[in-house]
Amino acid sequence: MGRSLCCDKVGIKKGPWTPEEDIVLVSYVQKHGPGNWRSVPVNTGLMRCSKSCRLRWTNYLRPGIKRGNFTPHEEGLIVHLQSMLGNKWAAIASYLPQRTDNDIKNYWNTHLKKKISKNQAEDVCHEPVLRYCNTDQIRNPDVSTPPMSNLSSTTYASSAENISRLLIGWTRSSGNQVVKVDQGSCHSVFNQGLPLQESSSEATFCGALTLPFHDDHENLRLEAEHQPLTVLENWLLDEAVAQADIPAGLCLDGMY
DNA sequence: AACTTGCGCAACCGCCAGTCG
DNA sequence: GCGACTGGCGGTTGCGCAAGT
Repeated sequence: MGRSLCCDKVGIKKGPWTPEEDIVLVSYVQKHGPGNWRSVPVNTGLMRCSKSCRLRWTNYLRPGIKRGNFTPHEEGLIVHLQSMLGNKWAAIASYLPQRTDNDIKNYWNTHLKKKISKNQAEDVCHEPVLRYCNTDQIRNPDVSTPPMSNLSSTTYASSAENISRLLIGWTRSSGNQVVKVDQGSCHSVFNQGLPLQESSSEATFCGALTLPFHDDHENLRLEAEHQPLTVLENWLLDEAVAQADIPAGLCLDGMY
């Protein structure tokens, strides 16, 4: 008889994560850093197993995750790496730091596998999709990051309206203040129990996200092109933008 | 309009390796 | 050395949604 799995324990919640759970997890990781996942459910009260918390963080909430369509370059890179490494998704993901191994695995299984088998059937003499000489070239391709506007913002498990209600309700019912910052073209920020940090150039909200203060929106858009956001970050940013009546597509500094 | 099918993807499952007492 | 435990990984499942009939 094997030992029971952590997720088999009574009272452990399964299924899609709610925005409140995400906020709790993000706040905790921001405060304590990723790792020691066993302590996360204990210290946060989340009714999730440690494994589920880790997975949610690494595959979804971790800062810098790029979502949405894969570029032709990324696609070629995955094909090339898969042919060299096999189904070592974590290893492949290390060459695409903005993508998770889960995303790459899903993309391979749903798109590339079919595409490749089709191509092989049609023409076995095709040129390789990409030819890289070494890992440095793979890690530093001369391909620009696609603009933020191309990224999907609809991948959250719940609707934006529900998230909005839940998060705002959670914020206020927790007794924390909603802070509005008036500075230049500035932003509303939510303070979720962790100290709101403000400086002359930026404000941090939810203890996790940092909005830079800017006078011109063009610069923000330019920065945004190089700062992919998690879906939660995108939503929080949208919320801040909606409240402050400034254009969408701003950038957030990474957590670390 | 109602139903079916296929797709995309978040999340789960089970195994393995590493660590620690 | 051994067992318990944790984190990481790859395979798989199941749900929601869009497209097709």
